[in-house]
Amino acid sequence: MSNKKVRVRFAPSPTGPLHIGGVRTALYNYLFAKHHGGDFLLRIEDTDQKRFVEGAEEYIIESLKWLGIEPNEGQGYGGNKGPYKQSERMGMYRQYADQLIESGHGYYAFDTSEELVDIREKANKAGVSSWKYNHITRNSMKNSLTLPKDEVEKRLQNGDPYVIRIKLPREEDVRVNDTIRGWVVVNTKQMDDKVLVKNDGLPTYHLANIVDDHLMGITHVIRGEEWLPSAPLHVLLYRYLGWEAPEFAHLSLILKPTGKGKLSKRDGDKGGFPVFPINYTVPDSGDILAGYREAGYFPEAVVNLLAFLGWNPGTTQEIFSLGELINSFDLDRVGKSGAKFDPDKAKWYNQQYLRMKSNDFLADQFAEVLRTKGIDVDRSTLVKSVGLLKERAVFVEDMMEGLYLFEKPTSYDEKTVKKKWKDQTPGIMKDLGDKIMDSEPFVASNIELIFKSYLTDNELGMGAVMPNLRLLLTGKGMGPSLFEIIEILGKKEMTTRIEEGIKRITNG
RNA sequence: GGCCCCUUCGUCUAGAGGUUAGGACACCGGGUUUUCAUCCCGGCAACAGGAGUUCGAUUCUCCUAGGGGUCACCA
Repeated sequence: MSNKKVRVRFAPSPTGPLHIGGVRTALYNYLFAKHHGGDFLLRIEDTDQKRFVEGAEEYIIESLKWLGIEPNEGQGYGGNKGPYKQSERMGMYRQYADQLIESGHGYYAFDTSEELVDIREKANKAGVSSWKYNHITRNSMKNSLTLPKDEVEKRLQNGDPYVIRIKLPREEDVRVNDTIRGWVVVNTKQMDDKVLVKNDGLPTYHLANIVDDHLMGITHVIRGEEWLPSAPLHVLLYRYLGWEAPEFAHLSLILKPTGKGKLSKRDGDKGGFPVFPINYTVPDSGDILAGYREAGYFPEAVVNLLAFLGWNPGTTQEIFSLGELINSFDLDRVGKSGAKFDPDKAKWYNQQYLRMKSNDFLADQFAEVLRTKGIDVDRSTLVKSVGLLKERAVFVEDMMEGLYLFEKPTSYDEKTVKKKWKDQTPGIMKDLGDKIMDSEPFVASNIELIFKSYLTDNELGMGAVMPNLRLLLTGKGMGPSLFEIIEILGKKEMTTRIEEGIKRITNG
């Protein structure tokens, strides 16, 4: 590693929503950059206009923003190495392709897509599984290596469509030093003469990414494993262009929770967990792909769980703030093998973060949820309630279970009624209610005292009284401390609920 | 199929020649609790297989198997 300032990039193509594998790649880039005091840039790779999807770029930026892993340079963030969108850099690539042709490392090819499809089909029928445009086959194709020079000139001048391909050596081991995997060696005889410039004059990913990374001063390329097979090609491109290559680190993929294969968007609805950072509305169908944000996850939890999918600090600490991650993260503790996504662990992370949140913060969030259901609760009640409810929730929305703190029960748990409700219960409840009314101050600890002395005085057991009182007050057979609930409800509400409840249960 | 990558409990992983192979999630017990949840305590459970190298391999090498990725004028 040189002493140059670290500069890494996240370079998604705006073809749709960013899936969490991509988010993790962005996160690792971000953490690596921050850990080394470097730059994290965002570059949009939209050289293929056919695949452009409206809104995808905005989606990417909003996702990173929500997660708090924003670039400090790049598309939407400014910087002096722009533009950061490849479609706005179109004039910058051709000269390098020309340079390659001049140095003998590239050539024009006039074969049409149809011809190539055709030849591949024929090869397939003949038993060749993957036909390559390579050092052997290029000799029988229409290109500037086989065609007479004046013919090539003529075609070029006529404006005949052509592509520019890289000319690979016949047989040469290309070595890629991957930071995570070590040396990866591929022989050029296994590779093909990839297209660098398409017939529409635009560069392919291979050319554009090398040129951009070089021009933008990228020092480390941290990307998904799906790029590993083409890494040797990129190494060659740097060499032929006379540039120093950045260091490469290929991240293993995130796999499906069950079964095999990499995580795809369909796994989400099957497994009941989001695969995307935030909701995404598919432009054509209007379908919504679920996101972590809308599912109720905290961004810190998502960052934390994603960081641990392939990386670990070597200690037993599992809860890391973003700052702690920046501090601890480095590529040498990133694993080589693919990790199956574990929805249970994801929930666990959220639960951990929910517990750490202040009641004040949770009250804000919960108020939001309540508002969407048309419920308005005063602040102090809300804060108290949240303190009571948070221990039993994974998501803020789970606290809706405690709706009875704000609204009278609409029904009474049948199982509890059947099991606990006896003929003498109404009398006991009324009596008990009256006693509790005398509690001064009207707080949980005091209510508990009175409640217990009532039991002793009347020689009653907890099990015979408590569930019934809970039933009257909340309609449920279980829940958090009843004394706390009573405190929150207040005297008046408690009394009316006891009265109404007795009526409804006895008549129902 | 060719090429490349990977392989420790069900899952995420620690381990970098000698460990009772550790932690977390999940699961199962026990305790606390009016109850549920929390919490505490405990349990279950792994080095894919085979050859080497070595006094000794989870750890190093090779092979096999399995898994994954990639083979476009897409990224």
